[in-house]
Amino acid sequence: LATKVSDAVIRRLPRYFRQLCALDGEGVAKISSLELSRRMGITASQIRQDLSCFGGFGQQGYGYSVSFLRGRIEQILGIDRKYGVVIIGAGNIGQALAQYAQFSARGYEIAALFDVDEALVGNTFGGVEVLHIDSLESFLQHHPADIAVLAAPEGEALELAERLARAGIRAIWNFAPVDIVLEGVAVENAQLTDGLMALTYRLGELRRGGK
Amino acid sequence: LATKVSDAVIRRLPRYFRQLCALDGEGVAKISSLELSRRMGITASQIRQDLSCFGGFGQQGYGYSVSFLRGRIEQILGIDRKYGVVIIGAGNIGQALAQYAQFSARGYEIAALFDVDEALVGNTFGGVEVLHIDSLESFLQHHPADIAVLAAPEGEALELAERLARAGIRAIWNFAPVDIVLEGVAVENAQLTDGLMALTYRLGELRRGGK
DNA sequence: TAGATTGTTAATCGATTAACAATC
DNA sequence: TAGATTGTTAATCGATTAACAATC
Repeated sequence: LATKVSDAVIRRLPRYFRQLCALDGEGVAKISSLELSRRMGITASQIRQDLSCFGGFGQQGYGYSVSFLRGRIEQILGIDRKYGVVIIGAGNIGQALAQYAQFSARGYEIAALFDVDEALVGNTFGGVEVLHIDSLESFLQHHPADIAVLAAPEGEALELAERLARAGIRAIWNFAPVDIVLEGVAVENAQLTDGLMALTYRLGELRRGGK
Repeated sequence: LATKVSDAVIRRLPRYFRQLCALDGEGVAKISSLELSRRMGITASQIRQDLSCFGGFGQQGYGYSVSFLRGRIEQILGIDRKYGVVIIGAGNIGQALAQYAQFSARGYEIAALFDVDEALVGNTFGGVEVLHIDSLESFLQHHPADIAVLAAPEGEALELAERLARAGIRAIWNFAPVDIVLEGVAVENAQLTDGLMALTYRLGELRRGGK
């Protein structure tokens, strides 16, 4: 229970959460690991093994209560709370994320966008104002944020990440095509181009008839 | 060499590629697996093991030629070619991707955006026109595309994915929060919310002091 | 040649799957 | 109670790391 949970497990948690939300929406009250395994294309063993990292959420002979399990996974993921978010870089990606309804709906409250470009400063995207990057530190002092979205160009990303860490940010969602490693900071890479490259690789594999 | 390459390896290839591009830009001509391992935080053993899936690209006693290896990984990933891309869903994400310079720069040619919303049809984002989703099949017949970006809302995503597969698309880059599995189609999930949830989990872990 | 570093084989480690006793 | 299904322990499988002979 107290032992370190592997990354592989953590990455399946959001998928479990999505499935349980869908089931909840369908009015399904209980589900067995076997049924869930069929829906998700994961073995029932793995589901039970994964969940047992966090405790016993089921009932032998019955299965899992959908709404109860959904609630527990919500807690485990930490998405039952609200998070203050700042977005660094008000280009295409920054703007799109600021306007992405899914986030504000889910308790991510975007406090501000930041950019170096004076032409962008003062503009508003999805109701969020663009501030100058120079005001980052003073802003964070007055409005502490939990998460920083790093949507700056490659060249500036590393330095900005270090600035964010110094300003007290402990979670960075990184969209820049640069690997960021910072002591005591959780970094989640959302490198779009990397995913796209993996896709073209597998497309090539399909075309060559491998697999 | 001919054996199936594991997903773990494929996901590291874009990182190798990025590093080698950076080294190339710095004017570095050769690198050993040991030096590269230090830069990337990966063991030298793993680098050699990974690369040997595709052939012997190095020279014993010398190391790897940066530009040669960069070129080979480019080929392996299949990013030395051009790809025709259609974007399904012209909301925030679809618009942002259409305008994302990184893609057009890298040989991804976005042919069109598609949406159901009549108000969006006819608009242009990053020089790409929004067409009505009804014209998807006829458009693809006249302008065959390699990759479809699925940036549609949750409810419609699955059906649209099936439509794309029927229209001959063999690679889907999925931004919708739905797991898509289609026979003979490479699907790369770019589910933003999943990544964000993994981040909040690890932030919580940090705060609880679990490292 | 001697030194360095690869490509590859073997050893270790961790994650997934299978099996089953516990129990609702 | 009998049937079902969990939580967990053991077995298998795959991926990472270590070691080293091959060789530039």
